[in-house]
Order: sequence, then structure tokens, then C-alpha cells
Amino acid sequence: MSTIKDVAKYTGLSMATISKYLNGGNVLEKNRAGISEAINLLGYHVNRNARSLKTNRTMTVGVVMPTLSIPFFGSVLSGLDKCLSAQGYTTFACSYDFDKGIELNKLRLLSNNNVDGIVLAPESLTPADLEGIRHAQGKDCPIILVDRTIPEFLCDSVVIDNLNATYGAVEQLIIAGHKRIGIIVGPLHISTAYERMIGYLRVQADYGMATDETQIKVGNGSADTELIKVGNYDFESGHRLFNLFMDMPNPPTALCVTNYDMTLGAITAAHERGIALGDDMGFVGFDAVDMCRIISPPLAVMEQPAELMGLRAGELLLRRMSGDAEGFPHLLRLKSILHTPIADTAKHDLYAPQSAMI
Amino acid sequence: MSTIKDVAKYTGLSMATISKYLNGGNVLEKNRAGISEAINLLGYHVNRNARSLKTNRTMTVGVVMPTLSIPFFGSVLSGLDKCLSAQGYTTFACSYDFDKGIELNKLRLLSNNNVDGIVLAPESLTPADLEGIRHAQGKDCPIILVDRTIPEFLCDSVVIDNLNATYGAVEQLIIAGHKRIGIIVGPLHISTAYERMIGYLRVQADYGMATDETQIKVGNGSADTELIKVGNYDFESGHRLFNLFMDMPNPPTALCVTNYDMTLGAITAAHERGIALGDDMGFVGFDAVDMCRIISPPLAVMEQPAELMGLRAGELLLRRMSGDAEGFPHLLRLKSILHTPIADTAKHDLYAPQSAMI
DNA sequence: GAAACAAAGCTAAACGTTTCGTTCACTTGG
DNA sequence: CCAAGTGAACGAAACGTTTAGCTTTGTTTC
Repeated sequence: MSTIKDVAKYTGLSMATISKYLNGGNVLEKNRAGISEAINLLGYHVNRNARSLKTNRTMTVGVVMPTLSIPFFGSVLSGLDKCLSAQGYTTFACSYDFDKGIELNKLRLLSNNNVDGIVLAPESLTPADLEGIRHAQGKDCPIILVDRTIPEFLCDSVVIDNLNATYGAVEQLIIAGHKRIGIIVGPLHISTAYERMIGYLRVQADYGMATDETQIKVGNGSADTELIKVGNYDFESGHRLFNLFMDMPNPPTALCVTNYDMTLGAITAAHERGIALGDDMGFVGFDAVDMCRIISPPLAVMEQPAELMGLRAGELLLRRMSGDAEGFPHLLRLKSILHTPIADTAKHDLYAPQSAMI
Repeated sequence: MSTIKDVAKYTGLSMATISKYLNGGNVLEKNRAGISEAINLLGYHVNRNARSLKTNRTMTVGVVMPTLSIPFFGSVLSGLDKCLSAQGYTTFACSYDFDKGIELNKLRLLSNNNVDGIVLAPESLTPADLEGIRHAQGKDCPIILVDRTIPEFLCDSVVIDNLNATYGAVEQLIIAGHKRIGIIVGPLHISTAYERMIGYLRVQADYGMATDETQIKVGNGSADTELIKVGNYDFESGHRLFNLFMDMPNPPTALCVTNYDMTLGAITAAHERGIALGDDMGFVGFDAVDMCRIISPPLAVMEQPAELMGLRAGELLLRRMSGDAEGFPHLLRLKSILHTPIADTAKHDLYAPQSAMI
């Protein structure tokens, strides 16, 4: 493998000049040509390790996700990569398979691994864990949280306006005349799940519905009430809880299901029971846009802009890595998009200050 | 950030000794203790760049996938990461979004990026492209192909026994008495799609069925015949082609659909038309295991061991990176698993020499 | 107690860049 | 014609490791 020294020797210039050329400095036109020729001839490539050793920047960012086996996080990663690779960064991706130990480990590994920045979709990490990480790393390496926040931990974050998402979804059902609306949410220690539940509660309060029966008892492990069921964000939960709802003596007339896998599970269960969602019962799902559009009758569905979320997180991270600390901690909430069978809501204006946030 | 020099100074030992300690060499017990203490106190971490510069190994592998937004490739990645991170490697993941230009670019980037190994699920790359890459990199950096092979390119690969997968799937349908069996395959320039089609043709030949009407005309862009439809491996294809089949004057009585998204599309279309798959018509899908199991009636489905594929690719790559070139090029075919509504086939013995391969 | 040997530690030279402080060779304006 | 100014190139030191080859120390053996 040839080095800068070889190129210098070949061209008769000094190493410093070659380096300047490589980094976009001023070099005479005739020398440019010579260097370029030499580089091609010798098959020279920059040695990123040597460069990183010297500059203390690796031009890599680490990404840590709960899993990569569901499309949502894959899309986030995809958006991130698009944004970052355009600026010459490469992305280290890893998942922790919902395991707290691995989550912390991977994060440690990355932060000792000299990445220039970190993007994390957390699940079980505490503020103390994160502080530990932040403290351990020498140079400061910005961290951006995506999709989920960590209570009491100050950090830049890019998330969905979960509260307004369910607020809007359930509002549609209310306007359609439903009085008894059920919801299937995720594990409540995950911020997205909690916020979605709050949106559900709030819209009903605002419309003067939903009295004591939607009272929740968070903290004792289960928040299940007659109309709120807590699942695990997986297919099986959606399927099981849909059936649970339908087996009630007085089932809800409409349902909101709050993530992709659970939506698939619920739709499947409905088909099995011969219930035509949308006709026989009100329904809004999450994320399964293609599927809900093509099904008949088409279903209303809330789309989370996963790829956009990755993109925005990337942009914010780029700013932080360039040393711009303005507005820290910055919280960016992206609007989700309600696709109704009638007409999609406008796709522009995806930013949303979460007006009604608790 | 403290360095080996600081640790050396603190302990009164030389840098060489500290390095020996870090790399598992012989160091006196009392010195071990001292070094360990110093490391904790000073918050020392190895600088991977300096180490890599010296050793010419980065302990990273690059992974290039068509997309990360579908669960299959995410699972492959997950398996890879599990295997490699256990040996101290970290994984660089990127996707090329089905774009040939990006595919080549990402690969180039990685291979100039000093990764120690590469895992690739190719789509449009030619043997010449790959040879170029191989030639450009100074030290040899092993490449493993996953899921798809490249014709006429010698390379270690880990793939599914696609031929036997459809062979087995369609055989089930034949045994159940079906005489007219349709198949929805993917783009035929992708090896998986082509092989799956061949399996379909061969089993029918073996059972003395399927004469001229299943003749294919590959090469003129479309291989569509009455019973073979070529889709794009996406939801919309599955939906559309299922309807196409059903709108025929003489539709098939059974159908095999050969990937996840198209299976979802087909199931959806069937529901819309009120066709009970499994009862009204024979059906075998691919990959949507959870869904097919929970649906009623449950559907037969062919599961591709995605995570295992990642695992095996990781193991093979580890061997290659350690310098063991035995048996190159090694082709590993993993058996897919047929889940029938009656009983799953045994899950052990996932290796399959593809006996009947063309 | 000397010779032989092994274990542990040390010195110093790399690895391939970047960058700081200089020098050199021109222009230009007065 | 000179002083000042400018753009391009240079020399050399550093970044934090690893490692070959050497020295010291300690133990065993006769």
C-alpha cells in the first residue's frame, strides 16, 4: 500500500503539499495534475487511521437501536445514513435486542471507540447510565436520542409528537360518532407508549367523554383498564388484545392500535373474526401504511416519519459535531401523518411543537 | 484523554510493559495490580486508531445490504453482529436502497476504509465490479456474499437453498392434490428469485406435471407465463399479481408466493376477495411466519433462517480474516423451514447441500 | 559460586498522517 | 528599485500505539 511519502517522492513535492492537496488547500494547477496522476498510478488511498490519530476525528458515528428486525428502526437508520454519508461520515450500526446489558455495553463500546457522535434509541437506560458514558469519554462526543426520550436526562432528541398522534387519531373516531373507543398501547416505561396513552386520555377529556373508566394506574405494573390495554409492541400482543376487547360483554365500537406489529396483529384477528374494520368498527392503526391503503375497505393509519426522523437526527448531530451547541438540549418533534381512507392530510409541515405536552 | 505514557509514568513501568499488559502478555502480579489501578484512576482507554495504524487491523467489518427497512436483512445483520461482536469486532452497516451506483460506492468506501472484512448482499454488481474492488485494496480483505450469489464470480457465500425451498413448498401443494399451481417470484436477475423459479419448475417436472405452459422466456425482460408471475419483491406486486391470477378465466387452484412483502400483499388481496387461503385455495407463503401461524386458518409458510445466515456468514468471515483460506470458495446453503398448519418440520439440521442445483 | 537459562522489563524505531512555523519566489505600488 | 505583501511549498515534530531486540533480574544446577 502506498503512502503520502510515495506520492511526494513521485511528484518531487513534499508530504505537506500532498496533504494540502488531499484536504482541499491551495496547490498550483500543474502540481494538482501531477499529484492526481501519481495517486492514480500508485493506487494511493488515505489511511484513515493515521489521519484519525492525528486529527482526533474518526468521521464515524455510532447508532444504537433496540432492534433492526423491524422496518421502523431500519428506516430511521436509513435516513441517518443518507444524511451523514453525504457529509463523509460513515455509520456504525448495532442493536441490543431489547437487552439492557447489551444496550449499555454497546454504548460504552462505541464511546470508547472514538466515534464522533452517537445516535441512540434508548429503552432501559437511566440518566445515571448516560451520565456515566458522557463522563467517561474524553473529548465530548454528542449524543442524540431518537424516537424515545429519557425522563430527567438533558439531551438533544428527535421524536414523534406521540401525544398529538393519538389525539388526532382518536379525534377522528370521536367525530365519526364513536363513544366507546379502545386503545392498545406499548410498555409504558417507553416514552412513546406513555405519550400515546396520554393523547388518548386528553382528547376524550377535551370532548367531555371518558370518565373514570379510563383512569390509569401506572406504576403497579399494569395500566390496563377496560378501554386501555398494554401490549408489548409485537404482533402477538395486537392479536391477543384485539380478541380480548372483542370478548368483552360490551366491546368498544372503535379501536386505536399504536404501532406496526400490533396493528398487523389486530388486523389479522379482525379478519379471523370476520369483522370488517372501518365498516363494522372504527379503526386507526399505526405505521402499516401500504397495507392499510391497499386493504378493503382501506383503513385509517397514522404514519410515523421514520426516515425523516433519521434525517433530522443526522442534521442535528452534524451541527453538534461541528461544535455548534446552540439551543441545547434541543427537542424536535416530528408530526406524524394521518392517512384517512378519504384523503391524506397534507404531507408538508412535518414539524410539530407538541402543544399539549404534559 | 490519558495515554499509555501516562499509565507508564504513574506506575513507574515502561510503555512496552503496559502494552504487554493490555495485550495479554506476561507481567508480574504486583505490576498487574498497579497497572489496573492506574488505568481505572486515569480513565485510560486504548486508542483504536493508534493501535490500528500500527497493527494494520481495525477490528471492524463492513456490511452492505440492499435495504435495512425490511425485517429479513435486519435479521441477517443482527446475526452477524452477534457473532462478530463476541470476537471483539464491530460492524459497519449500510444499505444502498436498491441503487446500483450507491451499491458500488459503499463497497468502495468500505474497502478503502480499512475494514478487515466485508459482507455483501449484492443486487446489480457484476463480477468485474467486484474484481475491481478486490484489486484496489492493498491488504486482502475477505468478502462474503450473503443471500445472493453473483454468477461467474468466485466468492465465499452463505445462501438459502432456494431451489429446494420452492421445490418443497410446491411439492406440498401437489401432494394435496393440486394440478394447477401458480407462483409469484421476484426479479429474475437476483439469484434467489431465479433459483426459486427453477425449484418450482423442477418439482412439477419430477411429478410429471407442468408441460409447455410453464416454459419460461428469461432474457426478454419478462418471464411471465400463465402460471409464473414476476414481481418486485414488494407488497404491491404480491397484491397485484394475486388479483391477476384470480382474474384469469381459469385461475390456479394453489399459489406459492416467494418473499415476505409479496406474501403480505397476496394475503391482503385474498382477504379482500373473500378467498379463504388454505381452504378455498392452496397456499404457501414465505417468511411471514408469525402472521401465517396466527391467521385462521393458519397458512403454510416457508421460513428463511435469516439470523442464522448472518451467524454463519460471520463465522466464515472470522475464519477467513484469521488467514484460513481452506476450501475457498466456500458455498454454504442453509435449509429453509417449512411450517405447515399441521406440524412444523424439524428445526435441526439446517444445512442443505442443494442437491438438485443447476 | 559460576554458568546457564528464563522471565520480565526496557529502549527506540516505526506506522502514515497533519500542522506549525518557516522559507522562497513572485507581484505590486510608491 | 525597494519594501511590503502574498501564495505556494517545505521541514520536522507530533499523534498513541506495537514490537524487535536487548538488558536486567532472579532462579536453578552443578
